[in-house]
Amino acid sequence: MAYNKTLPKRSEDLSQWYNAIVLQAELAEYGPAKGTMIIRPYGYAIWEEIQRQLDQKIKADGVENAYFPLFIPEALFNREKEHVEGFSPELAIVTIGGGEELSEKLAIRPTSETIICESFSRWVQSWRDLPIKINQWANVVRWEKRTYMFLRTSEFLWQEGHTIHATHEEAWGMVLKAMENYTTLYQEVMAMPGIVGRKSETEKFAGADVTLTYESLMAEGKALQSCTSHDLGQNFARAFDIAFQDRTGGRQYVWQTSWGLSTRAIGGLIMLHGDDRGLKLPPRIAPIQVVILPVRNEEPLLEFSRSAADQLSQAGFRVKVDDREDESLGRRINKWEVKGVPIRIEIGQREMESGDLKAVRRDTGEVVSIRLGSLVNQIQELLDQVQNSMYAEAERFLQENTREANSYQEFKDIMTGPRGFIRALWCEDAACEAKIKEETKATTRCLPLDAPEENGTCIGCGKPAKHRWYFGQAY
RNA sequence: CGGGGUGUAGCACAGUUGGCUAGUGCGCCGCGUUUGGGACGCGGAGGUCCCCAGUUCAAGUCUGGGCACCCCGACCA
Repeated sequence: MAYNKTLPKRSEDLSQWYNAIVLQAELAEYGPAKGTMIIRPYGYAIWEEIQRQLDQKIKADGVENAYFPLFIPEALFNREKEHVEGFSPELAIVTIGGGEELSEKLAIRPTSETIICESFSRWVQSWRDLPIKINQWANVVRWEKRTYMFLRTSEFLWQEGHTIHATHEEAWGMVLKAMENYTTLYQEVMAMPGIVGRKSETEKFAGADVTLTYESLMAEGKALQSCTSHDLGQNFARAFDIAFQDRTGGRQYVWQTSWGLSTRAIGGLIMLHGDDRGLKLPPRIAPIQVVILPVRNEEPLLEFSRSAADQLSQAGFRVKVDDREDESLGRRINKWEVKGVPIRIEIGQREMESGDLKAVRRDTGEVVSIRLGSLVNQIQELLDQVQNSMYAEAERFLQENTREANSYQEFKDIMTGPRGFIRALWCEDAACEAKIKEETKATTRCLPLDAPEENGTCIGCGKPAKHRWYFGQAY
């Protein structure tokens, strides 16, 4: 177990801190090929927790899990025009198999719309077959120029939902429901507040009519697109001929959605929480929620510690007793602080005799006295407090770093200063958006769904503008 | 794809005008003493010096070529 004594200060250099913490907390390490990462057990446990909780919500909506192939025949991939144009720059293609040049090249999926559509077109005949709601947990590959652990790797893990419906109204309901599930996961489990809204024409998914996004704000004021949910309209349905006969015997194309959340979520989680000492994991996502440290490696302390741990794990908590005898208490405390375990309990002679345990919150450092007799209840309460206060803290940060700009100068000043989210009127013209990006690095992040209509002028070009969009510098 | 940087033990690195058996710290293994905020002593294991070619009596060190990864920008979940 190698722990460096020094960690770059998060308060001074977030990016260096981020890289170091991913390695030191044993979340992941660099893979041998460019842009790849090895997700280590502690990091993968976070992903499994995301999977477990999100999978439940997805299934509760009547979506079924399935698995589609990694390889997509190039011709199939090329069917939907906008989709191809959007993805071809980052496509990896297999040209040789078994030592021979392939007559039909194989795209490695950057997302699975095309190959799933191919199945959908065969699965649907009648209105009775609809809706079809499929989800898959899979890896995808996007050949990124610039990569970053968890936040942008050439191969990443995700969940992608794909559904087809008889009406647009029903499909739109699915788009909203998927985003609602993500929002719940981010806010209630991962303690990551964010803004839900729709993407601009240039920022939306290649092949979608409408893209909804969950945008969260990282500590240095950059925005992270944390997941998306797309209304695909009938674009793929037409390209792949996914049609059905309705009740009156007419032939209609289906209405389609897709939505995904990736291991990028873990990157956001790391970025958003944490301090100079290391990671801070919200209790509901933490692989280990409580770590118990016997002060000395001797009986009856160990026995006592294990029985406290048993009580907690029987009550459903994720607990670990760290009784490594070759590591001093100080070293073990430090190790678990780096790994971001929400609560640690130190048990020594004093605690054993008095029955008063000492619990320390990772988020605030606050020491809380816990009576052995009410261990389970008090730990539950404490974990809830940590969860809530981590969310509140992040929410406060988001609010404090969301500013309104009413002139272009004001907008530029914010971008050269603290950054963060900027709310500003925008004309929704792509050329204007490009100009703003060029001049300030800020792109449109989203337009909240409930944004009221206003009568004003665009921040960038002065033309009439109806809505106040969120802007920010993207990751 | 542009700019910069780095490849030497698991990790971080040092290695002089080319020179003898390639080093230091951390980590790792063994034994002992330790353990209330990053313990210590003694003993030990561990090397394709990124790869290929060249110069030389001699290359970790010099030359040429290649590869890989990291960081900073443009593109992206």
